[in-house]
Amino acid sequence: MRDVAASTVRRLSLYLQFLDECGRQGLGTVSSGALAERGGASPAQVRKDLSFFGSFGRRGVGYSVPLLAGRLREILGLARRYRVVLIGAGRVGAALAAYPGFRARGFDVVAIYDVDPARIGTSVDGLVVRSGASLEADLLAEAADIAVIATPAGAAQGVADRLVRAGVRGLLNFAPVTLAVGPGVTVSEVNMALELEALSYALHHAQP
Amino acid sequence: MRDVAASTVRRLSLYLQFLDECGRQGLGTVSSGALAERGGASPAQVRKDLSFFGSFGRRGVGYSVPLLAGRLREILGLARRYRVVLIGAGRVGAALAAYPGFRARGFDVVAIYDVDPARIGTSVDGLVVRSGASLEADLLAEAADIAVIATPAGAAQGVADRLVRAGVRGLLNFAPVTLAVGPGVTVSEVNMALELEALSYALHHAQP
DNA sequence: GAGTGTGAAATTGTTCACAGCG
DNA sequence: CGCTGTGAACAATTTCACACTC
Repeated sequence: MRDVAASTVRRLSLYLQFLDECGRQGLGTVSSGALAERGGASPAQVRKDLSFFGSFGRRGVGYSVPLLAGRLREILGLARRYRVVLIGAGRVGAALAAYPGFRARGFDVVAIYDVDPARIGTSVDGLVVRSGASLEADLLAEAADIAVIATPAGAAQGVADRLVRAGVRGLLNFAPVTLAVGPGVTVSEVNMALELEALSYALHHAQP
Repeated sequence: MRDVAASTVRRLSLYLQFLDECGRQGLGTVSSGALAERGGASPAQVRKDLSFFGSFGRRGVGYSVPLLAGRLREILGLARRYRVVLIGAGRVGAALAAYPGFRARGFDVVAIYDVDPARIGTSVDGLVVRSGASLEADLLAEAADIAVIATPAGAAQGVADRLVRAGVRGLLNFAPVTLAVGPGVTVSEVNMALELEALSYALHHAQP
């Protein structure tokens, strides 16, 4: 399968969020126009995004909500569960450990790590904080699919390197640095400073 | 000034993050190549991004770290402080209230709101949680530049509408829905589900 | 008729290559 | 001589328009 633009994958996720909502409301079908409104796209773009993976709609009618939702889950790789390790048990790490959205979406947080002796051994949302030193050994015993990095900026790249070397292929980075990883590894960056500065830029350049 | 791509603004923020680091390390100048590595771009793109706003570099030498950092701050609208209100004092809201990065970057959280009577009146990181009902009156008395939305998905759009009507022009949305707002209002979306699903997609489609 | 599927056109964003300056 | 600044080539993405199907 040819590779798809990151922006397309983003929109597929948005379509799925909307479809789940439609499903809860009992709607049987949706049109590309309805999906477009929610996915921040044009109807044509919705159709193009979907047609890339096949023909799921019925002309004159639209898309079956449960059918398309199922197909999108499959495309997005959500038909399975993922093992997630959390690196950093500070403010951000603790908040993430308590976040119910992970489990709800198929991502199981199986361990949480820190290097601060004051935190190691304490319990965070039902998980005992482990020492960062045992990371490699633990991953060797039981592999993880994804690591969430919630360390200070200075430690993030080093941790990322260790994780990749230990076989983790997906990183979700909350540290305010851009991680460099080799091929075959995917990084999603959640950089709040960036989002704030995008707002700042927009407000600053808006006509008053 | 012509309008700049969102991706360009993103990169400008990354350049600034890197420049601040260089400044702390006492470096006097950086080349477009060094900036590129950090901003996830090519040297040519760095130069193009910057040249859009003027000529800040010296040929044969590079860019002065403090000079370029100052200019980027100005371009990004970071030469002032912003008043921020936080909507939702649940898990995410509380974590955000405690996040020191806001203040450090010029964003002052001046109020936090919730609709749950059990939370109203309690203190979150030095701020007393106010009733959502008083939002409009409060904003009339003292305007805010930016609102951070950390409500459940179902409440987010309604809150956004009220905020925009009350004059807020920048929204940072943590609720897992895409907000629709009129022109003149900017929204930054932090949608963790999207990031997770981007990882899921990448892992699912990686060649094993 | 309503709404999908899709090549072709338009637009947008990125890379190249080199002139020009310190 | 190294590195910036920039128009021109290139690539990717989005929009358009319309045939086609239910």
